[in-house]
Amino acid sequence: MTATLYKIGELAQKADVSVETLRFYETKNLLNAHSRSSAGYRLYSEQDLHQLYFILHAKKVGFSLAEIKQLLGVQVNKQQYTCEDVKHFTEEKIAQIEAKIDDLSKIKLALAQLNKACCGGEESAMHCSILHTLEDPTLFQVKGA
Amino acid sequence: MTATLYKIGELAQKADVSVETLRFYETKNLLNAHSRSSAGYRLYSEQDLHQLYFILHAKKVGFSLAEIKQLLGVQVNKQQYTCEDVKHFTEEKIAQIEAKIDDLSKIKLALAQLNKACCGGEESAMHCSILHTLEDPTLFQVKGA
DNA sequence: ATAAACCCTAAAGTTAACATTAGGGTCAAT
DNA sequence: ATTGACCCTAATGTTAACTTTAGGGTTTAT
Ligand SMILES: [Zn+2]
Ligand SMILES: [Zn+2]
Ligand SMILES: [Zn+2]
Ligand SMILES: [Zn+2]
Repeated sequence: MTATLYKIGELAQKADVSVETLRFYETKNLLNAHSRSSAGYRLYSEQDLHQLYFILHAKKVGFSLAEIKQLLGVQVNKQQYTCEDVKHFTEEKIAQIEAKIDDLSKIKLALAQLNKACCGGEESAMHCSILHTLEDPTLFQVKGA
Repeated sequence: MTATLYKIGELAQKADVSVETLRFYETKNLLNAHSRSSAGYRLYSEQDLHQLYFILHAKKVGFSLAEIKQLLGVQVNKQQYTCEDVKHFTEEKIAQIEAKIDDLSKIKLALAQLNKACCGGEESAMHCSILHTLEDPTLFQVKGA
């Protein structure tokens, strides 16, 4: 069976990004088209689509394009790395992810506590505990305060 | 007792931000000095300090400056808003954070599975299972699709 | 065969949240 | 009275991740 190839507009629609974004990713060497048509049109493979999903997803969880490039690009220079290197790299990334989850969980907890204390009623927010708490210097202890 | 007023450098140090940040917040109408000295120096009041804390706290829990400006608007004329308004705002933020945590967990799982399959040895990564797996398009099916 | 829809490159513009630079007053102390 | 720390404005620079613009080929359908 012949592999299906998508033109840039088709890929863009499938992944819900703009064609400009796709061309931009190419300049950043994040996603190269599988091939080009005789007219020079970019032709993307199914695998390219999956790689695009990975990029978008990693982005969504807070990885920068530079980090994603690292994540994706290890296999390009296989000879220069050992399994030890590779494993170490993924372990670092996992640790980073855990740290991010931690941060977000704390923020979520803080917001949830604020939210819980608010009556949510239809009267004026004059007494709103969220607003009061946010201006309290002691609650969240900003670094050097 | 006379109210204490801080010069911009003092306020900056108290809240651990740069003076440039404070002047920047002024241009964004997020934090205006209580008054100016005869020489034109910004003079901040204790209440200004509280508002700065408010800004920094909100920022720390993931609000953008634009969102904070909205929140400040609410805080400044609390009479015009209800607790319901405020609660909605934080509930939306909490939902956003939860979605991010969810996505991060998925990526972490994917990476952990890769990591587990790598031997971690000192030889070239030519045979590395992580790299081989990275080439597998099905792995990238992290997102929808 | 022509118009709409789609593709190309290169370059400049945009947004957020500041930081830096340039050129110059102000204030406390030596 | 001069140094050094601190303040001012206005303008420009920074980084990330795109978007827009300009000018011009290609495909497809009528
Ligand atoms: Zn209430
Ligand atoms: Zn409330
Ligand atoms: Zn190995
Ligand atoms: Zn390996």
